[in-house]
Amino acid sequence: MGVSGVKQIYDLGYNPCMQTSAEGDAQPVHRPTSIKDIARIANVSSSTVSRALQSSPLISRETAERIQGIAKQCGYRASAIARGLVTQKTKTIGVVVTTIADPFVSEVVSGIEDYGNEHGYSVFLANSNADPEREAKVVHSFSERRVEGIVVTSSRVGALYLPLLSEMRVPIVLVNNQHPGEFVNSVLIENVKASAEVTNHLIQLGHRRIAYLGDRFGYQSDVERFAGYRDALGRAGIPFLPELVVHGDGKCEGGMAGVDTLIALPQPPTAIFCYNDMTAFGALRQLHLRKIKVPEDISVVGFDDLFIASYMQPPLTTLRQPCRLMGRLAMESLLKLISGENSSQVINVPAELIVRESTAPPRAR
Amino acid sequence: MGVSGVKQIYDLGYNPCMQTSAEGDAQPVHRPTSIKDIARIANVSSSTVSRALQSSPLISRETAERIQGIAKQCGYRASAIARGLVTQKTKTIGVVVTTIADPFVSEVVSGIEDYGNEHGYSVFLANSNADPEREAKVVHSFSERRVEGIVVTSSRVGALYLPLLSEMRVPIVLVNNQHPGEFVNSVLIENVKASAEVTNHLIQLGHRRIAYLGDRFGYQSDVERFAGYRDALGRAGIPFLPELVVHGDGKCEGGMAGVDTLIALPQPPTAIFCYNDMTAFGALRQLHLRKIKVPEDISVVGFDDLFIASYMQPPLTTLRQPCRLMGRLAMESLLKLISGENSSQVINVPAELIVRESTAPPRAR
DNA sequence: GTGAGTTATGCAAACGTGTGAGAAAATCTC
DNA sequence: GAGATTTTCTCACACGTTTGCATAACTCAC
Repeated sequence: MGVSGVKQIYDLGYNPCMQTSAEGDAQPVHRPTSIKDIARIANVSSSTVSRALQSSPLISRETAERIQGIAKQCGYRASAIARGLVTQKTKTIGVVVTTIADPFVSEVVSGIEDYGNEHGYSVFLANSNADPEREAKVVHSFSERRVEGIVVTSSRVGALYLPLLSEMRVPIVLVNNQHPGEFVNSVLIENVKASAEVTNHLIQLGHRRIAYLGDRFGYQSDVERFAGYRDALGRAGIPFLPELVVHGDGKCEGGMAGVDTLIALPQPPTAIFCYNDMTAFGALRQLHLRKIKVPEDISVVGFDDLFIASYMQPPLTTLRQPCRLMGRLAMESLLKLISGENSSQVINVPAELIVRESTAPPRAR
Repeated sequence: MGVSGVKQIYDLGYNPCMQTSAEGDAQPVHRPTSIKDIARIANVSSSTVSRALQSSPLISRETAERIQGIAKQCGYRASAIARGLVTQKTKTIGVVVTTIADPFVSEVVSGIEDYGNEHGYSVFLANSNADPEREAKVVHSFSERRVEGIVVTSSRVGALYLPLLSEMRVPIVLVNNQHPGEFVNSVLIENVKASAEVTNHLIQLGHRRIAYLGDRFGYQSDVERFAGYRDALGRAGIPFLPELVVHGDGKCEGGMAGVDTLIALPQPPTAIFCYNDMTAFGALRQLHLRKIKVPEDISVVGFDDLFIASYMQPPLTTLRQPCRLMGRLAMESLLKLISGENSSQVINVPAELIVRESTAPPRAR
């Protein structure tokens, strides 16, 4: 066969069906079958139908089954809208992310959606594109839709959520919040511990001139990762050299630029600890362009363990964030809050050091 | 400063406020302020409030402004639920994806959400994990939530949507549908043309033994990309050799395995056209492990142009799919269908050949 | 001052579901 | 067979909006 074979063409468009309504006039809107329709068919009241579909013990088994049969035959779908209005429970939550196109974020969201789905919750997704104004707008929209809770990942405007609490009275869980200040309901990676661990890894390999290639200045996880780096240096008795700290942008481009700054130093570092994998990818690329060999000439480590890290050349030594798990934990915490458990908590998730081939002892002088 | 500094602790938990209701009994549920509340405060009827908030011309400017002021002061948020019930418009759409953790998918979703957001639509996101049963369940849930439309990306169960149309009467747009058969409302990458183009690129470089490392057998885009490859070979008068075609899984692992099969051939290929970038990443890795140099010994091309493709070693020659744009186009098409334009259409999006450093003329024999 | 026309507001009925209270029917108890 | 109890179903209201229609207030011409 091939592409030139005969193709089936299905029309999945919405052809508004022009039904003639009871009043005899053309009725362009299509109403899905409601609980009243089946009530009429089954010759019972609508409340009986409602209860039958919930298999309420108040209804005899046979009528319940009869009604369920009719409902199925009519392709009846209960309106979650109407139900939400009366029960005041929408079974929806909102997820606001900087951008879903970020691999770290999409993994987290995947975990959130999975766990939510298992518990009957649907998720609204919205990108803020790191724009505080849009973030506010998005949360406003969630609020109107009466979501029962909100998860925010990597927000840079965490403080925004303070006034929102009193307005909305909706539980909020933050994942890797980037705003200084610690919120009670959040899932956080153990940045300090993890970056101390990876710095120690480099120290044990024999490195003394270890650079830190950070994110934009002031973001919380950057601050924490830097703190861990500096702690580890201090503990090992290695002097901290400010010139070995440069700031990128959390993306490949920042990694490339940062590397150029570092290798231009009179005494370049023998190892670079990058804020995240993306930065490390940029660093690896730039080092290759400058004909500097990794790990022979210089060691590089990242942070995140994006799936692609093990396919880089060389495969990247990095700290694994269990993104998916973090998403699940956030959702689990949120559902607890929704169900009324006043279990305000900060969940600290450990990162795991994954040693691959981008780190090695420094070249002997 | 540092991590040991004093931290502010904000409590974002939901502390159900125990208001004493009018009946004098404890009322654990918190009701957000409704239109009636402001009606009472403003000393007007609720319909006036409703109209004032929509800035209807039926209301005098001064009362409208007065009411709007009160509403803002009360932190009033109109219930989209109640509005949806009466207007029969929810301003929501559903997006079902195999998994949001796939970089291609998340880019598409990003485009969908952007365009939707610009037009006041919120998006429900659901992973199907390529499980037809779950996909059906998810669509059922969307149906109950009365979404106005659905976008499905990379579905492998496209045929499932046929019966759904008649049940739900909701417009559906498919992006890169993987099921054979062409749907009227879909956004498709021009697979045949693009893969012929990249095959020609390899042929022009002088390659004659060009391998195709595909996805699982039978997926639509695999079929089409293979067709383009074969067409190009035929047009150039190069005999098609079945042994140069192997199937992977669309992921890195499949690329690694596929490469091993190909290089074990008595006459290995001098170039490999991979079904997608992920497959190509796996291929690059495996070739490196086998000490085969790219592009000197063998050329490799991918398909997708994931952001990371340009950071691979060597940077990958590939076909760029404008994922984000495709998402926007899908959403645009969907909104047209929702608004009643019976513009059933197939949108074909061209892929762009991006030549980087993983392709070169074959080594002279 | 009366009627017509305009403007601003209120009334009430929907939308589709859930649910407490009550009514009818069936069953049991003595 | 009358009352008590249990089972099964219906009535009616609520949820928070929107919106057609009625109505009240005001303006204006005569």
